Amino acid sequence: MCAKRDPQATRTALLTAAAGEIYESGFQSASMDDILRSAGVTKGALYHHFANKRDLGYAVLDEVIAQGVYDAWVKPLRECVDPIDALHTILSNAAEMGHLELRRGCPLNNLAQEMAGVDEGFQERIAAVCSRWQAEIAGALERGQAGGYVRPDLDPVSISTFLVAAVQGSIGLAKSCQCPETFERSKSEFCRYLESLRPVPANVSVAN
Amino acid sequence: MCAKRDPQATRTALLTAAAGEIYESGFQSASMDDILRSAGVTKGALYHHFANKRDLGYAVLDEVIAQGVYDAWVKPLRECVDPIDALHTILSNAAEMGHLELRRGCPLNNLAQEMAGVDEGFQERIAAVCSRWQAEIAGALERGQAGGYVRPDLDPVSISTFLVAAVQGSIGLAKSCQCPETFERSKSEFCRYLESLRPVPANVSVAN
DNA sequence: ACAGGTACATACTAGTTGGTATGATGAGAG
DNA sequence: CTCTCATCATACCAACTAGTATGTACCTGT
Repeated sequence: MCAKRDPQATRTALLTAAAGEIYESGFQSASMDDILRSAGVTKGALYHHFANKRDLGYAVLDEVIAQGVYDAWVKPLRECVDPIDALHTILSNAAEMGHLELRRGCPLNNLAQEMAGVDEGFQERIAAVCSRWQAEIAGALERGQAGGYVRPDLDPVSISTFLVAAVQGSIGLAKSCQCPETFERSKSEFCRYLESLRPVPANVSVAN
Repeated sequence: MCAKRDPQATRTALLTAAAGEIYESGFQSASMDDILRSAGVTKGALYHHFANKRDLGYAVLDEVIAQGVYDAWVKPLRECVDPIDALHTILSNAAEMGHLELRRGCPLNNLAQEMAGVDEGFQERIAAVCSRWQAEIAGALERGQAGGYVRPDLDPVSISTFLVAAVQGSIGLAKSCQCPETFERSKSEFCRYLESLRPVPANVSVAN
């Protein structure tokens, strides 16, 4: 699978195998032996690179999952002009999860719901990823307000928090029900909510 | 803890102990021995009442968790007049989760995210609870539309799906961040969204 | 009183868990 | 060429896992 003496490749193989096993079974139920088998390395190699299971989990969260969140949810927002358009696009991309992803849900949310209340190290890392995610959305919304793409009377921070919650919830509910229609229904109302964040035309007055 | 020969009390003790352990550690990581110790019964008693760990988990879901969802989220909707008012109230009640609940999140969502993709029996039961929950909200919204409390041009089913997702997501995000402020922010925007479901006054025209 | 089934209690097991102790092998420095 | 350290490989272990085998006490119908 990898060259005989390539510590970085070994580490990467371990990380991806661990990420896969954790995604499949959860952290606590992920078996070190299964990870070893899946990565094709031995126990000595694993415990040379990681002190224990917890550290391996931290590394998966920091280096694999956080990166995935960043690529899928944060990066598209950084250079967008209209944040609401960007959010629509991001949401549609998320909707193209295959059945596998529908079954297993969001790697971050899985780990968060399992470990946030159990282990402080996980909790801090998860909170860091979530708060960065929220902050990026809030920033994009602020820029959108400045550019006239977002209603200026709304609080970007509250919106960003609700958006992250709604996204996690929508994916989680689709996983709970194991049906794509649930996600589609949630998404359609989600989109309607997103549209409500746009500024209203000048000739129309609106309450609240 | 309970009378010597009271099978129903023994079963209940097992169920509540199991629910507690599952809530604390997750299903797969919950130890049968810990449940036994917590319930104050022996292994023989447990395996007399439940065939195996999975069956015990099913019973916890069916009899403890589903009941909790029903009491907290479904029942208040059944006899309400204005469903949006009712949803506001329900949400505020949920906000009064103590720190313990904030740390451990929603029992249903915890189990759902852990087990829905792993075990079909859990998945079916979880889906049943969720779909009933959604159906009750959708029903309340329809009655609200008939009574003029809810905008008639919206789809109650999509709204109910999104609402369940947003609730689960909000609680889950608060658990991820372990801070009440996150839930409050999410809730404030949630409430704003709820208000947008009310019919608009007749003298104002609105796009979309 | 007695039979029989319900409702447990105790002791045990086979398998798995994360983790370790020790040894081997390779690559780079001097 | 050799010394040394990073990088592994193998064998092992104590603790824990869900589950079982077996025995017993109690309650109920007859």
